[in-house]
Amino acid sequence: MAEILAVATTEFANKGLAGARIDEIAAATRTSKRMIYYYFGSKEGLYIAVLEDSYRRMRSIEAEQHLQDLSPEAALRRLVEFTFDHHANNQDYIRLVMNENIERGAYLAQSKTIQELNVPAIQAIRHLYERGVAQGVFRAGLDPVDIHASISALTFFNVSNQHTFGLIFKNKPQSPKAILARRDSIVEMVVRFVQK
Amino acid sequence: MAEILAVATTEFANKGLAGARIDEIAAATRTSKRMIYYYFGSKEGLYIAVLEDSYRRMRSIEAEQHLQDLSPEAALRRLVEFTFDHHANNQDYIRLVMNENIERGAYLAQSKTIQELNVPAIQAIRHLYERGVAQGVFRAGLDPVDIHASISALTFFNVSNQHTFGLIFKNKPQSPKAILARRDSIVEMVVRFVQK
DNA sequence: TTGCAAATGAACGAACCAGTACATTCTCCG
DNA sequence: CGGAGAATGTACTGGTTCGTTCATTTGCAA
Repeated sequence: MAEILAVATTEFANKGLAGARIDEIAAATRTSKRMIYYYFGSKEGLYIAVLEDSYRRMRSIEAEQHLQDLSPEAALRRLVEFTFDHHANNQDYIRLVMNENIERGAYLAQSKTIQELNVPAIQAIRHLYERGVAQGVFRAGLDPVDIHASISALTFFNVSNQHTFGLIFKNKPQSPKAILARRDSIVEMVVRFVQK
Repeated sequence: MAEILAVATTEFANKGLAGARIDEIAAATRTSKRMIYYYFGSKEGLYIAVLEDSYRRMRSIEAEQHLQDLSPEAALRRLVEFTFDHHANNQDYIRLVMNENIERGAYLAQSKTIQELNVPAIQAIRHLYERGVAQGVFRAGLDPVDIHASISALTFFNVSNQHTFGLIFKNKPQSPKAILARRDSIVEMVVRFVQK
């Protein structure tokens, strides 16, 4: 069953919900199509299971940061860097989210568990931000959700739109150096936004 | 033919390449499926035509700004505001680009004309930025392409990920006030990034 | 061992869907 | 008018794909 989920994750991430093929998923597994329906009921059932599993895995990793020990600015830098790397290293997840937005969030809406997922992320930012304001290094009046949106936007887009955006550079695949430069730039942008 | 393109744009934007149905497009037109194949040859041919048409329309609108008359900072603000609004008002285009990234840019790569599209956008930023540096209001050493990436990321994500990101707020659809606040925040972020 | 539910295999069905065959009509120029 | 090419309507096909049917096996508890 874990094998089915793993294979299905790749398939859905690569082709989307409509493009994915149950037969292909079955073929790449040591089980059969019959089993997929036995466990997941339908293509959509499998898709939702994949979504939930993916979100869960992402959350469990995110939770393990220790930002309290750092100064507000250092903590913010680390948070952005971590988010950037996390997105870059989990492109299947990014593609699933893209696909779910193509579907207008119809399947995510059916999953209660997933919806609470962003809460801890917001809390982490709120803490860090309020510490910064208290220490006088961050300006007051900002909204943690808004900051979270900007961080997500900058790091998510970097992966999600790499193919259309990359065409500006005559098909050169992203060099490691370019990726690091982009990362630094994003960190700088977020830090400058909250600084006094 | 223009009618086919219009209908196909909506269909591809809504369902993606794999999810779109030629029969549905034909049904929503005053012509027939036969005609679609007569003019566009295949489903993919129609898809590429839709992509090119969409990109062309976006470019023609973008070109009509007069940023030279403004101070560098005012010009930058206007550019970001315009991009934000432009994305918010052309959600079909956003969805087509999302879909094309799901397809890893395979179809965009086939279209030479589209690939030069981002050049003018970069040029506009470069001009404005260099003016700002010359006047001493912007810091030196930044990359116009990088700035463009950040502006695109922030404004694109705001539309593209509205469904998954919106779930944080218990299904409240984006209020006009919230949209404006987000817009202001993005402008501020970009301006602060380039300022000394 | 017996019995029952969970698990599995092989093949099939029925709908769906991109693309086509064939015939017909329109348009417009000479 | 005549004719050639463009445009169009109708009905069909062949392959694909989700999901099911029916029969069988495995695991495990009493």
